[in-house]
Amino acid sequence: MPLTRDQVIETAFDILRDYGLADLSMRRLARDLGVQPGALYWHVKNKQELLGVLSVMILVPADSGPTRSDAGAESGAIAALRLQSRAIRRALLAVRDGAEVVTLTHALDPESLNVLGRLALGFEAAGLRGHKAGWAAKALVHYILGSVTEEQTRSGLIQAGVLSAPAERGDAEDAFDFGLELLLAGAAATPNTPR
Amino acid sequence: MPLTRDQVIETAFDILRDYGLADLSMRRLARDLGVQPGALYWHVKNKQELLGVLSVMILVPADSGPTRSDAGAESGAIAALRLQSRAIRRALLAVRDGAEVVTLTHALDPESLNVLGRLALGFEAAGLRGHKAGWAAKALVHYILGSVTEEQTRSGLIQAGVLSAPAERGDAEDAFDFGLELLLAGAAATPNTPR
DNA sequence: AAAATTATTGAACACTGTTCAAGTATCAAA
DNA sequence: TTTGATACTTGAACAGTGTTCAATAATTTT
Repeated sequence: MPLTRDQVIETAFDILRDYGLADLSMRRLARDLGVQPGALYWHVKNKQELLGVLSVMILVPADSGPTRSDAGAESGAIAALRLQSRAIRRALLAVRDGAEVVTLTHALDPESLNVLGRLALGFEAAGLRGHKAGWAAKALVHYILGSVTEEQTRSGLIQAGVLSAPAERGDAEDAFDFGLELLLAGAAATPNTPR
Repeated sequence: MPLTRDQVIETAFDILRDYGLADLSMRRLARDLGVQPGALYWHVKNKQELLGVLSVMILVPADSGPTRSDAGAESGAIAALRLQSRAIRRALLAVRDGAEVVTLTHALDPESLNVLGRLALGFEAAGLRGHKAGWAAKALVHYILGSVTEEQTRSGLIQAGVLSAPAERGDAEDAFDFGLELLLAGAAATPNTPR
């Protein structure tokens, strides 16, 4: 039976999860599928599109976030943002180079990951009006992606033997949570001047 | 006269500033210097080292930051951090793909850019003790680099014709400043519990 | 002038993403 | 069942990438 788009995507995801972005070349992908590289381009526009699909898959575990109906007390909104952010971090960490892949996709097409839009809703629920909710969401996304990218790059370098001293366990999480609190505290403290 | 390390670096910087990271290949660099690619490797260990040097150069205009002697009132410390952050953004924006290059270098060797260390001093001056100053500095760096990378990627895509709608002028700066205030307000609001 | 050091060449290695004419299967209508 | 169209795959090439290294040239030191 012929190759399937789903097979291409599934196999690409497996390579990424287990071996990382550096190993996810179109040739390696074709080899794993027992096929010539050119065949992939019938099922997928190009590598960027493939990475876009993988980005969505990576974020699926964090993809049951707050909707507009969750607009309750502001403190609840902040708490929801905190949980959402941690869920996103966990989802990124579950796939090797997950943060880098999502960052790549986000850079070329920020709209395609609806995580951002949802975070903006969260900040609106927290009382930020106008552009401010969107700006806050962007800030949070930059922080999360930067943070987790560094975390994953670090462990990648350690495993590759170029770096030692794997930092204390849980330290990365503490650092992440602290930065997250900074942002959320800032949002909570921002005066809700309308418009 | 023979090629000089400084010539290599200078020419690399020119290509980066004027044409961007995609055009800064070792072959293009060699061509511009009227030399074979292999010759570069006598003056420079590899491309990564070159990018490291360029990163430092990019950040030079923002490199006269606060020293420990600036520890005054906390509000002054926050103000200094605000100025520093804006100076870093300006320095990054002055070179095409500046943020991306610095991010690359920062990922593989965070210590090599002393911008980070200085920001941590700033947060200490603002009253954050223990790990917290360092964590706050890391959060700020991730925010700045993510923000400016997006800004530069966006204008790169627009110039390449793949994207239109150049966003309103000054909008990017407003967004940046807002996220910055979020972080700084969070730091100012964080209780200075010792240790 | 001879020896030693410094610097460059030219060619190759092992890759990368992407395109495309040509060929082979697979399925639908006659 | 044969013809015709559509769906897919191959094989080869294009145009690059960073990096290495023996041989060679240029320069400086003895």
